[in-house]
Amino acid sequence: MSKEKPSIPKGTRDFGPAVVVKRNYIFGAIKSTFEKFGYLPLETPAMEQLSVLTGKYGDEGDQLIFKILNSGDFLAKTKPEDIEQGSKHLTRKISEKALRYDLTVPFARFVVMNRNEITFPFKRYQIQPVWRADRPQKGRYREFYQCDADVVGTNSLLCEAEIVQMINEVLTNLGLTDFTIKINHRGVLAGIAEAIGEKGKEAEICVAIDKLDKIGKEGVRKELLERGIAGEAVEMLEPLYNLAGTNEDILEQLQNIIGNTSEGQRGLQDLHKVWQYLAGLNSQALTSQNASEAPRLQLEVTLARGLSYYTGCIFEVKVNNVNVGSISGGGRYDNLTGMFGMPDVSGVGFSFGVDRIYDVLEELELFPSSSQVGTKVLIVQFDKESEQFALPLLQQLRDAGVASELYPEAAKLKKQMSYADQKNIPYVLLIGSEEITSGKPQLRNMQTGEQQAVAIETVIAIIKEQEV
RNA sequence: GUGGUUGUAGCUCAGUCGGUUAGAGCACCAGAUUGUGAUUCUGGGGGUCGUGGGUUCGAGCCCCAUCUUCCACCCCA
Repeated sequence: MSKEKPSIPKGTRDFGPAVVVKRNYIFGAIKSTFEKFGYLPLETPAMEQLSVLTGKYGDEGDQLIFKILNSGDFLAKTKPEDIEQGSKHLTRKISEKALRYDLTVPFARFVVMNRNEITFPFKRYQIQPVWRADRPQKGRYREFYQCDADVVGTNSLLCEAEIVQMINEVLTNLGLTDFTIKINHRGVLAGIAEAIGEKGKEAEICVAIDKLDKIGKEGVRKELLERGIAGEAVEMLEPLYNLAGTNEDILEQLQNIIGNTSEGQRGLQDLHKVWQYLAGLNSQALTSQNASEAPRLQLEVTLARGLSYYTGCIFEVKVNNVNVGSISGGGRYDNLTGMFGMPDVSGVGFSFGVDRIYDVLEELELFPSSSQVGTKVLIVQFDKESEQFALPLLQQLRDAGVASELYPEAAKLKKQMSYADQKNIPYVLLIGSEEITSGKPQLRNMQTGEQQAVAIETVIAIIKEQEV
């Protein structure tokens, strides 16, 4: 036996029973909405071929992929020269598999591999852990769950509208009342870049203006210049920071700025279409539901999500007045399956971050008590005879659907009662010699301390009544 | 990957200038109470001070390395 202290890898967590119960509550809310919108579950392996994952998330993303060392003699395929060529080259020689980095790429891989069996449009949801070799900090872990819903095989912007609807429904069902669904479009960003004469530099521009609410106008200006954007171009961006009014107003103002660029035009048309669909759906996201009386859906020109594969609409969800990062995000990607040799399949999807939603619900105290599950009755035994007497009662309780347990040994009463107390079991059933004689066990309410001798049928009735 | 931060009992944390035997609260165990938890009282167990080196007559405290925690970048759920 080793006497070293056990530990778990950095950025990973154990989930105790109370936490798992609450997490399952969130998963349940998400699943039921996904299924209501016609999405069906999919699961893929924790590990993928490394070649499936590399190159999909940009250079920085590649660095964050957890690689799996080849089993057996992982040096078998290497030569001394391979080491000299550096770690990037060597990685391919000693690692062929890796842990999945997100759920979207494995989904694309699945679609390509099963293209002949799938009927399009194909809608799936997937709730599984993903792994990133990131440096952990608040709300960021190396192993965390994503809850993705994607649809591939259609360009219809109805999908985008339904994503807004699903986000609104899930978060509302979880009890959140004040959150903002930010939407933007890659075309709008490209159009902006073109309109200010820096066509093709939208990546640099995006990274900078995405930080507007974090580092302010001056910070963005500085960063843009550092990233090689011309001075007059930076000035031409100024009006964008001050876009005001309703979403419709902003769309109109944008039309004036970028309407004559082809990409900008595409973006604006898409956004208009999304709004039309939502209006048709009577979407609550368009009406004033938040404390600020602003609609939940907000066109946010400065929203620029990093992932390199988004091409159309992009989303991000922020809970107002709670200090966590975004709890959901997504967008349209036109050519994800193209990387696997299957061109012209457009997809759109988004993801909930369960760990962050958990933190939000915890902070706002929104977990309902009904999300607490557990034993309702503990039968306390005194000796072999009372254990024997308890067995059929235990089964009767369970047959009636009452979560119940019999303390498995005739420990001291104090010990058995403490057990019930600490497991928050609301009722205890005591079975001693008197109760065996009368046939009526003592039912003790652990909250009030009241106790009465009743028949087992009455016990069941009392507990059932409490559940309502 | 860059810069900083943290680690002392199961948990939350004290610990003076480097000086004798490292403390508290909570938790745990036992008793007060032989058929009753949570409350009260009494007693008890529990520590290689993250780990490995170094400086020193002497290190929980100073130095180096490493792991861990949290934070800011980069990026992201």
